[in-house]
Amino acid sequence: MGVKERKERDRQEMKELILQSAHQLFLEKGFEQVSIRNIAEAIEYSPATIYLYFKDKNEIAHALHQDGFRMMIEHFQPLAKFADPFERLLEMGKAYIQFATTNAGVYQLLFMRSEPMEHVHCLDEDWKEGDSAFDVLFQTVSQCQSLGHFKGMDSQNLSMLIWSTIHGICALRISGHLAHVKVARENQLALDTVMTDTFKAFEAVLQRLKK
Amino acid sequence: MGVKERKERDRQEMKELILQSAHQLFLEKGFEQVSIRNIAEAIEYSPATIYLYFKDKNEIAHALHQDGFRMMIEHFQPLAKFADPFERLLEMGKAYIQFATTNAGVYQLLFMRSEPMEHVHCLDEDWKEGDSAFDVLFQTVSQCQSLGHFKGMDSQNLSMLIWSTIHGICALRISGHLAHVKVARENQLALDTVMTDTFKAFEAVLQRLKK
DNA sequence: GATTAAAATGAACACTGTTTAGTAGTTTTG
DNA sequence: CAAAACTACTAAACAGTGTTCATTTTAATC
Repeated sequence: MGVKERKERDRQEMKELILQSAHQLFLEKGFEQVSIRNIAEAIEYSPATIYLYFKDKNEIAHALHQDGFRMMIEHFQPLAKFADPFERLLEMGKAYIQFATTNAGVYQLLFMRSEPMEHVHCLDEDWKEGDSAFDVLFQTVSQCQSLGHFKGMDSQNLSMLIWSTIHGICALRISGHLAHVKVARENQLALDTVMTDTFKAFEAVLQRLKK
Repeated sequence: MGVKERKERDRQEMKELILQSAHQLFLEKGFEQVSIRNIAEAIEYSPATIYLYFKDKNEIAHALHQDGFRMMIEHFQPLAKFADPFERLLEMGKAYIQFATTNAGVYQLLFMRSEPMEHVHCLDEDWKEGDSAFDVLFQTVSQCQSLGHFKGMDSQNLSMLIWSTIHGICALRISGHLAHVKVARENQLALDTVMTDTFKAFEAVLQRLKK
């Protein structure tokens, strides 16, 4: 009586098929620019069929979140080789920016799409992987603190701030808003200097704050 | 024969009326959630009428950019009282975050809406005010450098980096993505400490980089 | 008042996300 | 095996979107 099992398997395969097509289309055109009908056409099914497997377009996005976070975590894997947490933190910044700019579609899906205000309940399920990704940063920051750095700061707040900072650089780049400011068009920041520049930028301010 | 003049005046008034209604609606519901029909209804005209005054929805957005930037510049006005450029820079950060969070609709319109890729030509016209706003930051940064700080850094790159950093904090807050990370929900960063915390955060990293 | 020009619109087009009613096909049951 | 039950699927529709266009209403000129 393996019928039920096979049906369940078929169902999962169909879900996977939809997600694969959606993923590819999102990469090509961006989330908002891809319609349910586009996805349906790609898999050669009726649009209504998709709603038998996903509640709405949002649920597709959330399903792909997991993929996106897995991609990021994987992209951060090589950083493990940096034994010094400080060096690792610096390299994480670079890696983050590199990932965001070369996978703009994924990055937008993860962090630049304004959620419909109603769906703030989807936290624990969809952001498991997200929390894992955040943990990679958090662990590194904590390790830095164990070595006596970032004294007197809350590790979690600090991690959030670092994330926000790097996100800002990525978000402005991806959304193309840097291109508007005349200055930005002429001064393209190079990836390999942006992190160090960022840190350097606050040098004088910091010295001031210490007093 | 002041007829032509009056007609031109009426035309400008109509444009203003549309922009006012659009502005208010955008504040209430956000750019994407407001339709041309909504705007038309608000001013009690047919939707088609709006297209006699604006080429498309994008043109309305761009017209409102100017307003938004003016609001920002005005919001930064009180900062002039800080004679010390460093102190001013710090206060600018706070003021920026405060503006973005209390005028989320405006801020989204200005910096968080991904432009249709075709319209990158609208640079010089619509971003005059934007460049002015950026200049406020740039001037302050330059003044800091005149006092001998931020040595050896390009003023423009530096200004862009500072902007990106603060934008990141605002963008994640507004888009609600901070709410996803478990940590963020429990640790709400207070506005009056976020700037100093940000600067402090890089302290240890900086000391490392100096060597 | 008739003519001409401008301003406003109703209705349509081609989309969008989503729902529903109904049709095939498969499985289970009598 | 035939009937009932269940499944997978879809055509069609709904309500909405940005946008266009032929047509009508309004205003200015002669």
